[in-house]
This record gives sequence, C-alpha cells and structure tokens, in this order.
Amino acid sequence: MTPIPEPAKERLLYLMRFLEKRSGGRITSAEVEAATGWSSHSIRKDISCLGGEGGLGSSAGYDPQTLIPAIKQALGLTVRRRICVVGLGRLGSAYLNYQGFSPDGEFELVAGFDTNVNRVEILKSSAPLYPAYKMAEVIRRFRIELALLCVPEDAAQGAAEKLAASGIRGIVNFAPAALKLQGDVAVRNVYVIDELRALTVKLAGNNE
Amino acid sequence: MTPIPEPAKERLLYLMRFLEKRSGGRITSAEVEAATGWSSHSIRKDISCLGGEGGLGSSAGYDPQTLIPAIKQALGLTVRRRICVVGLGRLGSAYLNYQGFSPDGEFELVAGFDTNVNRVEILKSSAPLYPAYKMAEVIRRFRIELALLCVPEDAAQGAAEKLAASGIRGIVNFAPAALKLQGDVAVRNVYVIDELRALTVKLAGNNE
DNA sequence: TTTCCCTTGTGAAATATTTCACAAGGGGTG
DNA sequence: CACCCCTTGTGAAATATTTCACAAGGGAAA
Repeated sequence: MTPIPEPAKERLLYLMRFLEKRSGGRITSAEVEAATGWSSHSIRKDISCLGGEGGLGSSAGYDPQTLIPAIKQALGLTVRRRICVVGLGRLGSAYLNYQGFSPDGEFELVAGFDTNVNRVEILKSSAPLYPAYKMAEVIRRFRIELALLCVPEDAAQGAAEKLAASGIRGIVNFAPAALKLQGDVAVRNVYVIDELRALTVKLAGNNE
Repeated sequence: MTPIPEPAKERLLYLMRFLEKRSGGRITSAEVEAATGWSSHSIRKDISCLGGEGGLGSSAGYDPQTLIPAIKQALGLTVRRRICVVGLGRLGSAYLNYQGFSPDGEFELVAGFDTNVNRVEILKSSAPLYPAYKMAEVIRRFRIELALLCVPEDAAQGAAEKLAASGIRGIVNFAPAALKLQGDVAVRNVYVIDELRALTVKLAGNNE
C-alpha cells in the first residue's frame, strides 16, 4: 500500500481526537470539513489511505466506532507505551498530575525524575518519583519508552542525552532548546513562544 | 515576491530559536543541517525566501545578527503582542509564572483569568488576575491579542467563544478539544497526548 | 596574482500533496 | 420497482515543496 503522507498523519491524529470527543452516530466528510476547515476532499483521501477500512455501506458517512480503530491501526497506535516526566518544576508537576494518562489508557505514566532530591521527597504523585541519578536504571527496569522533558533550558541537552543513553525511544521537549541526539530517538518540540509566534505569523499573513 | 511555503515558515521559526540560543559567529547551512536534520539545500532555499537578506559576503555562511531580524521581518514578527492566560489550574499557573514573557520581550503577559474567584484572589503572580466575567472588558481595555487557553476540556469551547467575542486574534489551545469558532481567530492546538501519539507514529514508521 | 576550496543562490527536475471531477452505490420515498 | 439525493472512492490534473546540479564569488595561501 502507498505510504500515508506526513501531513495526512497529522490530520488523522487530530481527526481521531475529534471523533473521540464527539458523541453521535455516523459522521460525514462534510461535517469534518465544517469542524476543521480542511476540504472534504482531503479528508476522504486521508481516510482512503487507511486501506478501505473507513465507512460506507448501510447509511452514508463514516462510523466512528470503526474509523477510530482503523486510524489507530494504520498509524501504529496499537501498543501501550510507558512514559515518564523528567523535571518536576511547575510544568513537570502539572503533567505528573494530569488525569489523561490512565493506567488502562494508551500511555501509562510510571515515573517522575528530578535532580532536586527534596522535590522528589516532598511532591505527592500517583506515579513514583526518583532522583535523577536513578534515571537509567528505572527506565531500563520498567521499559519506559517515552519521556516528557520539562527541565529548564540549560539542563535540557544534558538530560536528553541521559535519556537517550538510557534507551528512551522518544522525547517531547518542552524546553526552548534544539536538542541534538545520537541514534534514533524521535523528538517533538513543544514551546509556547513558538506557538505564539506561529499565531502571529498567521495574523500577519491575513493582511497580505 | 513569491510567498513563503508553509513548511518553510515552521522551519524558519525553529531556526530562529536555534540561532537565538546559539553563541558564536557566522553559521553555515551545513551546520544547520547537522543540528536539525534538514538538508542544507532546503535551508538555503528557505533563507533565500527572505529576499536576499541572508548572509554572504565577507566570510562564508550567514551572520545570525543579520539573519534573525531578517526572519522576523519576513514572518511579520515585528510588533509586540499582549497576551493573557485563561484558566489558572496547574498548567495555567505554570505559564503565569513563566519567565520567558518579559515585559520588554516579544510577548507581554498582562492578565490571567479564572472562573474561580478564590483562585484569582489567592494566587500570586506578576500579572494582574481577574475573574472570568471581566474577560471581555479587560481584553478590550488592554488590547490583548493572544490567549493561552488552559481550562479543562469541557470548558474549552465556551471560553474560546467568549475570547473570540471579546476580539481576541489568536488562541493557543491546550485543551483536548477541537475548537469551532466564528470569524478569523487563529488557533494552534497543543496537546500532550497528540505529541506522544505522534512520537509513537514515528517509532512505528521506523520499523517498516 | 593565481589557484584552490568552500560557501551561497537559484532555475530546473523530481516528488509529494492537494484539488478536482465524476463514477458508483446505498437508502428513502412515491 | 424506479427515481432522486446524498454520500464515498479514486484516477488524473493542478499545485506545492523538496531535491538537485551547477554557476558565481569570497578568502586564504603560495
């Protein structure tokens, strides 16, 4: 089968979230267009990448109950992954207590790390917390695959290297640093200033 | 001049951040390739979109001192914008105290809002806090253009509509909701589960 | 000065992605 | 059943983006 275009993957991810939140029965490409702004053409094309899995049949439109698993399947979101939070400052502890990581969900939060031993002892959390020097050991022991990197900017590169050396497979980087890593560690950068800048770029673009 | 491709804008934004953090003199497209993984060809092409502004001349490579302002200029990042935080839970208060929004920087944080009046009174913050019902008034009075939307999922759509009605121009949405808004409000969605999923998709893609 | 090496800038070719147009098919209604 | 309306699926055309190849030019060294 022809590979799924990169932009289509991003759209399918977003569509999946939209479907998960939405109640109601079958959904048409026109409804998705109204909700997202993408053309109904591209939505149908994206869904057709899933390999004929999508809806059609009894009534018109797609059945979310069928479509969501089809997207997960096509995108490889079928196995559960264990994750950890590195850096337990304001942002890190916000994610530590985030309710979206349920033990029976897609992602299971199994550890938090911080260099500050005090913090590790004082913070309360449903996941166990460890001092940073135990990172490699804990990541290996629990087979943690993904990390939320929430340390300050100047510690980000060092912490990322430690994570990579411990065998982590992917990092969501919240620090404003351009991480440079050996090996095949996937990185997604999330940085609020860049998001604000991107909004500004869109605004400026509208005036042309 | 030919418009800047959308993917190029994202790269330029990232490149700008990289340059801001980097010390040292002129930078070559080869160095950017090593740091980011993009081909040096596309980097040169991106920079050439800036309209001949980039480096060349005295020594080889680009001068960051010239390049950064050129990118800002081309992308329309020249005016300062006032921003606010809506929803002062864990995530919202993390951003309330984020040091990256300096009064003399690109973005100035001038207000925080929450429906919980208690929180508004108790939290300490360098920006003034207001109860949610004053949102429209405060946004208009201070000409706030952008918002960080940090409310819980079920309050997101309502708060976003209120923001839109108050004349906000752009929203960074941290809630797992697909916002649907009238008018020309720009939206960027930031959702940690989607980022984790995107990492998983990359990992799955590597095994093919 | 001349030569060599390393760089950028850019039109053209190769790819990738989106948009389009229309065939095909289900379901309800008369 | 026959018709109509509304939907999806998809090859082909139109665009957009990336990659390539190479001309051009600065700087250092002999």
